[in-house]
Amino acid sequence: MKSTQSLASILNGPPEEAAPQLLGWHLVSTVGDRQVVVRISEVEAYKGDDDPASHAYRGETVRNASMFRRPGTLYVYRSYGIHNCANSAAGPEGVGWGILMRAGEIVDGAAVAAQRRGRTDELANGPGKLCQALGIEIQHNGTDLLDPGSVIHFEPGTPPDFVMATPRVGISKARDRMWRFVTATQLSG
DNA sequence: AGGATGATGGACT
DNA sequence: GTCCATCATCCTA
Repeated sequence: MKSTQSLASILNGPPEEAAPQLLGWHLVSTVGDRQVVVRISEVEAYKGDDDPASHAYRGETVRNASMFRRPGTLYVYRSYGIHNCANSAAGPEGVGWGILMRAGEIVDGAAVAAQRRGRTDELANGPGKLCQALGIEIQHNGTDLLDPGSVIHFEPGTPPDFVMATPRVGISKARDRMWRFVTATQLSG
């Protein structure tokens, strides 16, 4: 797979085009000096003011500000008061575009992930579970995912065999957009 | 296997 | 007060 620099140019594009190209990349966490690596297997695109389902639909707020920062900026938000969900900002700085990372396959650090999750299965097959496995908290909001020195960052991984597009999950608006992208292994898993 | 539900807090009308 | 970019558990089969 290509370099982090090439990912930077991918993420500079519109999220519905960048999101499928994020599949297969590794998301590396060294939170708490314990490494967990996940291969991204499910993502969703959210396109700011074009997209009623997006947190950025009504413009920039304190909460969603990270979506308006440079592409590759981590946007973490609390979901249903319980879970955290992680996005990468996409598009040029100033547009509220982003890519929600919904699921991944554990590549390294399964024991740490299992400890954080409190179980040995279903470690990262959902947005809340992914964040819990990687130790991603609200305090990590704004992290530069393209900086190899960040506690949470992207690294080249293994490209997916193929990619399937489906409607997005857990939203009530703009359900017609085929902006959820999953890999082959995610379908069978 | 699959549907219903409670937990729980912030953002928004 | 209502709506969530969710998840684990508790049902019915």
